[in-house]
Amino acid sequence: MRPSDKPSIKKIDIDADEQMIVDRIYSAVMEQRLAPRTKLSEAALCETFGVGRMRVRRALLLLGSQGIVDLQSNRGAYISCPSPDEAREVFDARLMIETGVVRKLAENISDHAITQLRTHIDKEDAARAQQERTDIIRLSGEFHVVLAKGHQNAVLTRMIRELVTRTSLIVGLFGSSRNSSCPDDEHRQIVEAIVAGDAELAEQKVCHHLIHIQNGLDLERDAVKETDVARILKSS
Amino acid sequence: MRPSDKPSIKKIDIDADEQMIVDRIYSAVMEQRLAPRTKLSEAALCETFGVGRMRVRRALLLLGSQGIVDLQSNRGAYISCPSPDEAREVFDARLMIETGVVRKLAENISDHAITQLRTHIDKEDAARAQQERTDIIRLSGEFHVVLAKGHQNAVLTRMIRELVTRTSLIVGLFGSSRNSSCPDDEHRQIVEAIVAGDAELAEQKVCHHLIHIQNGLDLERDAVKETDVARILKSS
DNA sequence: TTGACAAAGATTGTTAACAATACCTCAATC
DNA sequence: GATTGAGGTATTGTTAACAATCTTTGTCAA
Repeated sequence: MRPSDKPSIKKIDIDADEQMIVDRIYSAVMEQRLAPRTKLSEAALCETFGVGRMRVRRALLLLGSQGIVDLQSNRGAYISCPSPDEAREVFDARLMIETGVVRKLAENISDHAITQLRTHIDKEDAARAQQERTDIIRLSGEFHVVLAKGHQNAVLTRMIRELVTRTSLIVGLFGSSRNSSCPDDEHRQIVEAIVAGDAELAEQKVCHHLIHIQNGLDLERDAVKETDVARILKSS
Repeated sequence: MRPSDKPSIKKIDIDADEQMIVDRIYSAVMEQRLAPRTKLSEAALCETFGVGRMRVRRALLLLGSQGIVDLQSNRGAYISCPSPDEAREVFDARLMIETGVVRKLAENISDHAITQLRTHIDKEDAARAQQERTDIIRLSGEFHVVLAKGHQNAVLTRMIRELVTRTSLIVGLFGSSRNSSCPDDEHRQIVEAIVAGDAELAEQKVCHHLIHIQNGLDLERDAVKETDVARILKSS
C-alpha cells in the first residue's frame, strides 16, 4: 500500500483563485511571454482574472517572495529583472541542486518516472520539429521540473520550479543566441544516463548542460521590453 | 572589487514589520519554542507585535507558502505539523542539496567563509559546554545555513533556511533520543573536510550527518503540545 | 527648447466595518 | 450518561472607503 493512498487530511487550503493567478503568471514567465520589468498593476490583474484586489495582492506577495516579481513600495509589482549577480546565483544554485537530483535519480528511479521523462522528451522533439517557439521554451524549462518530480518530492519540486522560472527570466534578458535556451539532445542524454544507472555520467551531463546554457548568455546586456499584460495572461 | 560593493538599487522593499514577524516566528520554530499544531491567531499576533491585521496576514501567508505554518480556511494558522512523508521529503531534499553545497564549498571556499564556519562551531561547543539547550538547538540548525551562506548566494541560503527550519519541526515531533538533534563533532568534521579541499569526504560526512539525524527519529509517533504563543514570541 | 515647479490624476497602502464560518456552551432528548 | 441540536461568541475572510504616495500633465520662466 502506498502512503499516498491515505489522503485523509488536505492540509493547504489556499484558495483556488490565488493559486490560479500565481500559476498563470508563472507559466507566462516560463514561456517568456511576460518580459522583465513588465508592470503588473493591481487593477489590470483584477480585471484580467475577475477577482478582488486582495487576491491579487496576495498572489503578488507570493510571487515576490519567490523572486519572480519585484515588489516596490508604493510603486507596484514588476516582473523581476535579475541582475547579473542574481543570474549567477540562480545558476550556481541549480548546479548544486540538480546534480544531486539526477545522481539520486540514477541510483533509484521508478518506472513511472522514466515514462514521464521519455514522454516529455518526445514532446520536446515534436515541438522542435514544428518550430513552436513558445512550446519549445516551456518544455525546455519544464524538463528540469519533471526531473525533480521523479522524486515525488513536493518541496524539492517547488524549489526547482522557482529556479527554472527565474532562469527563464535570465535567458530572456541575457540570452544572446537563439540556441541558448536548451539545445540539442542534451536532455535525452541526461535521461539515458539516469536510466542506465550511471550516476557519475548523469551528474556530468546535467552539469555541462547548465554550463552550456549559461555560456549562451551575455551577462552585460540589459534589454528592456514592454508587453501587453492583459492580452498575454488572458490567452493562457 | 567585490560585486557587493555596488548596492545602488535596493530591490525588495517588503516592510520591515512583515519581515520581522516572519523572522521571529522562524526563530521560534528553529529553536523549538513553537511546537507544531500551535495556533497562531491573528488577534494574538497583532497584539504581540503591535501591528495591524493586514501585516499579520501577509506574514502568515509567507510562512504558509514555505510550509512553516499550515493555513486552514476559516480556521486559522497553525505551526505546521509535518507528516512522516513530508519529513522524508525534507530529508531527501536536504541530502540532495547539501551534498552539492559542501562539494562546491570544498572546491572553492573563501577565507571569510572559513572564519565564519569556525567561529560558528566554537559557539556550538560553548553552548554544549554550558548545556544551553535552546542555543544548542538553534546553533545546530544554523550551522547548515552558515554553510549555505559560504556561497554568498541568497537564493540558496533561503532554501536551506526553509529546509532547516522544517527539520526543526520534524525533530521536535519525531525526535526520540535527546542526542538526535545534531550530535558530536560531526559539524567540525564537515568543516575540516571542506577546508582540506576534500570534496569527496565532505560530501560523505554531510551525508552521514543527515542520515544520522534522520535515524534518531521515530517517524511513527505523533506528539501534540500546546504553547503560550505570545510569551514565546515576545521574549525572542 | 529645456528645465523646474505645481496641480491633477492614478495607483498603491491601510484601516475599519461587515459577512461568513467555525467553535463553544448548554439544554433537550434518547 | 452520551448525543444531538440550537444559539451565542469568537475568529477569519472580504469588501469598500479612505489615506498616502507616486506619476503625469501643464504652465511658466530661463
